[in-house]
Amino acid sequence: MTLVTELPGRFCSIAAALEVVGDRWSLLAVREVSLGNHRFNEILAGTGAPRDRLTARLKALVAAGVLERRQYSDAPPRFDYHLTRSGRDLLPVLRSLMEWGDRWAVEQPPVTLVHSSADGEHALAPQLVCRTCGEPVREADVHRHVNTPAA
Amino acid sequence: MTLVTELPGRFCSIAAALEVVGDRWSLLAVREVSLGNHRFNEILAGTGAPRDRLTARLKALVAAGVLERRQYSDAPPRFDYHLTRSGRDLLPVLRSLMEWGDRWAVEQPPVTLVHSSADGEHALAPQLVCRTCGEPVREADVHRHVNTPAA
DNA sequence: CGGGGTCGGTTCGAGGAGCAGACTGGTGCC
DNA sequence: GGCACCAGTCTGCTCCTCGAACCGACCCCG
Repeated sequence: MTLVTELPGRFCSIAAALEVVGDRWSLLAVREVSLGNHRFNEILAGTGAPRDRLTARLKALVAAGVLERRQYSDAPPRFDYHLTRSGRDLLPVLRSLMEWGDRWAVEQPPVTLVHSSADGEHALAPQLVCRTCGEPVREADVHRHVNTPAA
Repeated sequence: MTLVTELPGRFCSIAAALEVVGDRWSLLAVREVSLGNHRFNEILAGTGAPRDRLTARLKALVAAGVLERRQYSDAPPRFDYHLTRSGRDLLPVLRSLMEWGDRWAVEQPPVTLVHSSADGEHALAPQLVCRTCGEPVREADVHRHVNTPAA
């Protein structure tokens, strides 16, 4: 894990997160794996990254514990990539990015998310609520509290 | 707006979003502005970016409609930066990144979010629900539907 | 008036990262 | 033997990024 205190700028877990997944290809690689494309060439085609860049990013993501590299063939030795718990926890990040991109970066959403609930299938209409009080979260009601460490 | 069809890899609004805010400093700049640091030197100090990089990113973010550059002084001419609607819509992305970073990229969360609701103040415990059916969203219940454009 | 500081950048040279594409080595298939 | 597949590695080039110096317009202070 990167020592966050060594990062430039504000001490902040957003910066720490971006240190892991903040480059051009990492999140796209995670997206591909989450879509079921586990093999190198599949991820390569899905992201469009240069081969050596993808190699480097996958290596870094494995080192960071976001992906897991599994051997799926003995001869020749072949490996594929799977999400770890940490990698699955990135899905909300991908979803919020997709939501923003749908609204602000493309003309028409290329993919819509469908929610299968007891009510049947319908478009996913994501809304953030607070588990503690049950109310929808409004930006204005959220405040930051800085934890000054004992050090 | 970038023509997403020109991007390498899968046609996807995550990639389109990353084209706008997917570089090393953009999201940190948006974070700083959202924290009330509107001036160049404040953003510079908060992010730790090199000056010329910050200049370039701010210019790109203004061009992309994420930030707005306002003149706050005539003589000498001075400008500061504010979030547009699009920029404010990035706050959920920042929040999800922070949440992930808190759990997976730092040892101890440097900042906690506090939710002020009718129940009083408590730690924000964000949970995604579907506005349509009212149920909490589980990963397994979300599916992708690809919109094949008429073209 | 001169000197120093603030602000929001721009310019510079060096170095590293990113790129496309060719290449590799191990294997299976015919 | 000949070819294709897979998962990378290597190569040579470009371009981006960096820290630091510089800039011009303005302010305040004496």
